[in-house]
Formats: sequence, C-alpha cells, structure tokens
Amino acid sequence: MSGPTIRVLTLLELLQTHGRMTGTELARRLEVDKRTVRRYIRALEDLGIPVTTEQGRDGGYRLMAGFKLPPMMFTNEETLALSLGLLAASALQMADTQPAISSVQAKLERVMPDKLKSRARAISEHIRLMLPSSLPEPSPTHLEPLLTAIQAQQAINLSYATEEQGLTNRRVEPYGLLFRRGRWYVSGYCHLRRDLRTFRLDRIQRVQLLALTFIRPDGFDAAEHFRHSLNNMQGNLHIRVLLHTDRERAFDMLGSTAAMLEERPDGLLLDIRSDCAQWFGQWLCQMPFDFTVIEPEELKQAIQDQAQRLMTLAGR
Amino acid sequence: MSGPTIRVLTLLELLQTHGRMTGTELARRLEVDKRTVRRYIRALEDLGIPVTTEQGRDGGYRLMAGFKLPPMMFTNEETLALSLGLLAASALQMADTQPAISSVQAKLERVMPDKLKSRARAISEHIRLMLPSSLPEPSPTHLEPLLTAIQAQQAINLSYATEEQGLTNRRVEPYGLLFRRGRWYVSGYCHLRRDLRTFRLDRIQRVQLLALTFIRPDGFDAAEHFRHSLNNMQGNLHIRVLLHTDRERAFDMLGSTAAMLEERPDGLLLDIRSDCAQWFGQWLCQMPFDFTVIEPEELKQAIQDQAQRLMTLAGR
DNA sequence: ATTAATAGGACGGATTCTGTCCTATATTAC
DNA sequence: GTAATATAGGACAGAATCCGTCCTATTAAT
Repeated sequence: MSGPTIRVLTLLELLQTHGRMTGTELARRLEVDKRTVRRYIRALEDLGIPVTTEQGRDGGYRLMAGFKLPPMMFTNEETLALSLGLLAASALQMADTQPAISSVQAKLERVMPDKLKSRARAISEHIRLMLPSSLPEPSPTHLEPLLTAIQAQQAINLSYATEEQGLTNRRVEPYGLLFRRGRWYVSGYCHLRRDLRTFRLDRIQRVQLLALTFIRPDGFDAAEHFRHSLNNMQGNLHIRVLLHTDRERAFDMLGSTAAMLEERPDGLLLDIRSDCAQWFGQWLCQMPFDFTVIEPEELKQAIQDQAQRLMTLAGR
Repeated sequence: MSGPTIRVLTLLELLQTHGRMTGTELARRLEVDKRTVRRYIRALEDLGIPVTTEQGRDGGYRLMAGFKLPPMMFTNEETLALSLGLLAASALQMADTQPAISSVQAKLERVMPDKLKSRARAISEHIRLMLPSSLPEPSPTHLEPLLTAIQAQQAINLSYATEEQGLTNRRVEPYGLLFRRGRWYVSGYCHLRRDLRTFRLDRIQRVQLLALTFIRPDGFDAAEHFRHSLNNMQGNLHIRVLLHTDRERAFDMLGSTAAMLEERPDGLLLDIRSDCAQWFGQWLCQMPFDFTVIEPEELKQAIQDQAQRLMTLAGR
C-alpha cells in the first residue's frame, strides 16, 4: 500500500464491502492518520462519489444507499492468497472437490487480466504444498445436508455408529463442522445424551433433516468445544515437561504447539493439559532430544511402560 | 481537479467512459502535460489496472477488460471448494495474508448471486479447520521475489545461512517452491554446489534477481525432489515393519502414509524407504500399538537406544 | 454532562510531482 | 522509404503535494 491513489481506492473498496465504518477504523486499515482519512473522504466526494457521513456517537462513513460499483480486480496479494487457498484445498482433500477446484481456477483465470492470470498459473504450477491429507476412501457424503441444517438452524436425525453400542438413532441440533487431522466432525446438542456432542462424519450412516428449527447459542466455537471435549474426557491432567532443546528443534517436533513453550534457564517448559497420560507419554517417546517430566507421576510411568514395551518389541 | 491523486482517478474514469483516448487528449482534459499523462498511465498499471497502449497513428490508451470483477456464478461444489480453500489458507498461515483473505472473501461475495453468497457465508462461519499452522514469527518475506524469479526463469543470488558454514553466497536457478510442516522451501540448481539443492526461506538473508535466464528441466516436481533429498542424504534404508493394528488406528498415527500399508494376515506391512534409522526409530516409538521390525537391524538398535534413553529420562 | 463521532484550519518537513528537455521506438499513410 | 503521429521513458530542478501533529468546533446519543 504505497501511494495515496491506491489508498483512496482501497478506502472506496472498504466502504463498499463493510457498510458503515468509522474514521478510526479506516485509519487503522489504511495505516494512515485519522486526519488523512478525512482528506481521502473529501477526495472521494470530489470525484463525485456520494459518501454519507454521520456525526456523533455511532456515526461514521457510508456510501449512499444504492451506490454500487463492481469490486476491483484482485490485487497481487489477494491472488496469492486465493491461489494458495485453492492449492491447500486440493492438497488437504477435505472433500471430493478436485474437479470443482480446477473449474474454479478456470473461472477465476478467465476474468483476470493476462498479467494476473500468469501469476495465478505460476503459483499453482510452481508451488507445492505437502500437507497431511485425509483418508483416501470416503468423500464426506454427509457434509452437504449437515451444512444446510446448520445454516438453516434445522434439527436433524442422525443414524450414528458408536464403538460401544453399534448403530444409534438420535435427534441433534447441529452447531458447526470441524475438520481435524483428516477427519470431519459435526458438533451439536444431542437430545439422546442431553449434552453437547461431537460426531465423526464417517460414522454417520444417515442424516435426515427435520422440520424443527432451533437457536444456536451465541459464540459457539466448534474447535473450542472439540478441545474441551478432548480434555475433559477423564483425568484432565496438568502436565509440565522441561524440554532440553532449542525453539527451532522443538518446532520441528511440536509444530505450532511450540509457540506456547516458555523459556527457562535449563530449557523450554511445556505446560499443557491433556486427558490421558498414556497417550501423551507415547507421544513424548518420539522426541530426539532429552526432557525432564516435572509432573505428573503417571506420565513418568506411562513413558516407562512404553519404553519397556519398545524394548520387548525391538528385542532380538 | 486539485491534486495528482484525484487526477489519476479521473484519468481512470475518463478511460472507462470513453473507449480509446490519446495522450494529447487526456493531457488537455486533465490540464497536465503529456509527459505527466504517461506517468499517470504508469501509475494505473502499478495499481494492477491493465491498460493497453497502441503506438503509431490511431494509437492511444484503452482499459482492458478485467480491471473490475464481473458477476460470477459457481456451482454448490465450487463454492464449497472455494470457501474451504480460503479457510485453509487462513488456518495454515502460509503467508502474511489474513487481510488479503478477508478481502477476497468480500469481493467474491459481492459478485455472487445472493443464494451462493449466503452459502459461502455459512461455510466460512460454521466450519472450523484445525490444521498445523506455521511458526508465529516470520512471514515469508522472500516469497514474492522467488516466485517472480521462478516464473520468469531468472537466476538469483542467494545469501543463505547454513548451519555449518554461516552465511554463504550462491547463484541459484530456482525451480519451485514448497510448503511443508509450517516452513517454506525453494528448490533449484545451486551453482555453488553444482547440484539440485533445497533452501529454507527463513534462512535466506537476501534474494537478488539476476539478469540471467535459465531453462527449467521438464517435469521438475519440488515435492519429488524434496522427498528425494531427504531420502538420499545417507544410507537410504529399506524399512519393513509389521504393524499389529487395523487401518483406522494406523491412520490416526500415520496420516496419509497409511494409504501405502499392505494387508498381511498378521497385520499391516509398512514398506518404506528412509534415510535415517535413528529418526525413523524414534518416530516409531510413539506408536500405541505393537509392531515387529522385519528389517533393518539398525532400526531395532535405534528403537532399543531410544527406549534405553527414555528409561533414564523417566527414571524416578 | 459526557462521550464518541465527524469537520476542518494551520504548519512544517519529507516526499512526490511536474514541466521541460531529451532520444528511442512502433505503426500507419502516402 | 519517408514522413507523420503515436507511445516510452531518462534526467533535473523547482514547485506542489502529502501527511502527521497540533488545534478548536460541531453533532448526536447516552
């Protein structure tokens, strides 16, 4: 965002996408002073663009109702983001969308000027993403009806295969969908269990939309709930492990979890909650660097158990 | 018509309403010199607005189609793919693109029919992706010049920090970019080492485009080369391990690698090549299920070593 | 009254812009 | 082939703009 010209255009775009915006907000977005935003508004008015301004509390700028322009073509940055996104969708195989992705690319390229088009091509041809992809088998067939139900806030009837009880039938008010480690989940209120539950899509046999609407609780976050339901299954252990390594090597093993490591004089402290000492212990067993378990005792035990098992498995 | 900013925008408007216009005519209308009109045209091009210019008699300037986004139609599947892709790009934090992603979403929504728009909204609001994201710190600053160089098949000069030798300087013919486990890499022919090499972007200090073009070998695949360079560092061990578990549990641990498991009467056979027995052994150490190492011996040794270490680390 | 908005004048320093010279290049008409 | 009419863009120095930081005024909602 270099010159004033592009900023004025961006201001126009911002006003068109968001309805009303305050000067302060615009100033933040455009990275200029509030005073300058006023000057830009004035410039738009000089160009004959009808900007309504409202003074006082709850005031702000807005384009006159009915004034609509088509959006500007994507910028270089936007094209990068878009192309990377499509690459990611393709690499993650989140849904059975390979042909859809190609045709989206084709449609978008058709409306781009040559320069952008070749840029988009370059991105999709010369960038490779190696991402953990999902199971090869099942395209998530139930995604479509679930999305509809969530959008319309419509209850559904699920035929769901649990590990313990086999096929169950339950009425569910679906709140949100989640994709994690190659699998799709749907979260919602389950009338059978009378609680929030999360269901794996590949275990759903049948989805039936009901003529019952519901109201989604405010601020429901599927990821939040998922994490919560993982952590609260049992135990909820407070785990503290000191890793004797540096941030870079830690990142190689932990990925983004590495961000929450705390610096200590003798290493990096991993302070985290987990549901299951055994699971966490096994995970720790792959670390190429040394570590010290501060708490809990169960974790030490889990690691010892695993080590014992490994000795036997690799025995000659 | 006060400042240059307004005049550039007026020029845009003039070109939009009249079809073709000569520089002299534009200069007259804008009350500036012809030279300045040329500068304004240049400014528009820098903004990403495609202007065709025709030299010679009957020449002039004209806007090309594609400086605005036209209305667009997508199928349901395409909308899903597009929205998921943008969600993924946002979750992976591959580049410093959060604002770009939002504005792409906004622009696309503006050119879609209402029905699709609400669908796109529903997808981005009700679907959460939990994906391994990259390091919080460094937005990959060198992505842009590298992409340009790859696209133009232009050699570059890299200032690269290696672990062993510190800062090095080398001429590289960049072939492709790769994103893997939260990090960006560039692959290409390195004139210093006279071989294909892969460089981490966060270790690149400076990229300098050279006025030297090269020819990319046909069918170069960055992922291929990356895998190759990982595997061929040393040894190139042939590994065969029998996993005593089922496909589903195997997938939980192996991710997409699970696809290459072969069914055996007594379990699933993992037949793979790896460079380093130690690394692979440590990775195996986290498995919650039993397994049998068929070959090589080094792998058994590596697992025993790790198990031994774990015993010490978790000793009371 | 207070608060949170817009409105806009004044000013100085950093930056950009602009007209005037150039020369080069491409296309068309004759 | 040549002339005519376009665009393309480097260099330079003086003029203008742009922008943030001061102000003070005004308007509307709480």
